[in-house]
Amino acid sequence: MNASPRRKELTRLAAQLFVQEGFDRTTVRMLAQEMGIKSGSLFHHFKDKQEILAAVIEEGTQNALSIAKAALKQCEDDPEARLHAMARAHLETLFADRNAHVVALFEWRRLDAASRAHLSHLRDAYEELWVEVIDEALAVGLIHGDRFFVSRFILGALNWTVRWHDPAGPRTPDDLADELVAMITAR
Amino acid sequence: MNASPRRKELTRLAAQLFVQEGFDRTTVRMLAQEMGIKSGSLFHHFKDKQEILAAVIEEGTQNALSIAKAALKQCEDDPEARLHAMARAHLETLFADRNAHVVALFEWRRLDAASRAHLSHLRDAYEELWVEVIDEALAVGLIHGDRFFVSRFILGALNWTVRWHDPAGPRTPDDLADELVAMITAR
DNA sequence: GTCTATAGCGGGATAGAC
DNA sequence: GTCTATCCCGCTATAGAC
Repeated sequence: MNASPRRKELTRLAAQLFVQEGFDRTTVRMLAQEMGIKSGSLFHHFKDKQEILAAVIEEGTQNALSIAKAALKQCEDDPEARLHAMARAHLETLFADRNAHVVALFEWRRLDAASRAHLSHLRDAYEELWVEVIDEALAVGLIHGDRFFVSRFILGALNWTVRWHDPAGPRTPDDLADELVAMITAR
Repeated sequence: MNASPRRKELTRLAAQLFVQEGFDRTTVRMLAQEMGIKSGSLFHHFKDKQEILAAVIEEGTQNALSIAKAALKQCEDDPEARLHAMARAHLETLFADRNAHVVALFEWRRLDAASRAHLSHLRDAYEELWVEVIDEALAVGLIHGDRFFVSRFILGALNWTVRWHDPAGPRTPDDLADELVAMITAR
């Protein structure tokens, strides 16, 4: 895919609007205004509105994947630290780095079939990271349960923070990760 | 508010479409077709599309509230049973009873300010039930952590099941509740 | 309570000049 | 790469007959 710096910048701005308004309610005119151009010019960079969504979701998932991998490199041998690192990395891509990952999670269903097919391997790679970390935690008895249920419950708990957590408030992603890990780890 | 049986029936059908397509992508024409009438006739029952959404969300939350209350009555003195009953009731209103509660959770942001103000007390009453049950579980050491974080994480884990769980599959709401409670309870 | 007909608007997308 | 101008469509909502 095309990845000019200009397109990257436009993608970043689109992500912001998609989070604020939702994909369906974001018009190409709103996007254009935010980008400082007219709506017609938008279609020089993107074939249609769908392609903007696909670009945002690709960016958001790619980003989450590389940040999570970097975080895991810092703690290769401690299952609890790795679980915490994944949770913190996930929350950071939702709140700090911001926006594109939220779109990837909450607007996935708005992708057309072709884009979904193209991006699902990326999403699967990210979820695979999670399952590995959870398997390690299960293996040492840090947590227990079925690997798929546990990973889905944890991801659900984390994803839903978007609906209630205020990133401008006093609590950091690190704090939230602490709370979550404390809730599920055996003691 | 008006609550004729006809309106109730139409509300039920609207909920189904809102879950399948999302509120924004559901047109009044789709709603009308599903209801077996023409789109113009719809506005005899509802003032506008917003009012349909508000009706669905009120119905969904009201329903979740009464089912949860009934479930809690069956087990007044056992904190673990009560936690499990709340989780199961929540999942049942999402999957079995069906649809309107999903809309309440996932389309809340699409409500206009007036409807939000009118319905928030209902939503708060439901969440208050959760906080009570969680407080009881915390008090006896069944789970631990901050009451608000714990309740939000649990609700997040449960709400997100809508995105991955297949209600036609072998697992029941009761099974999912088992898995969730097992994950978070101390042993 | 439902119909037909349609007003009125705002959406996505295109064409061609600069 | 951006502009202006505009097409065409589908959406919400209304009016008035039955």
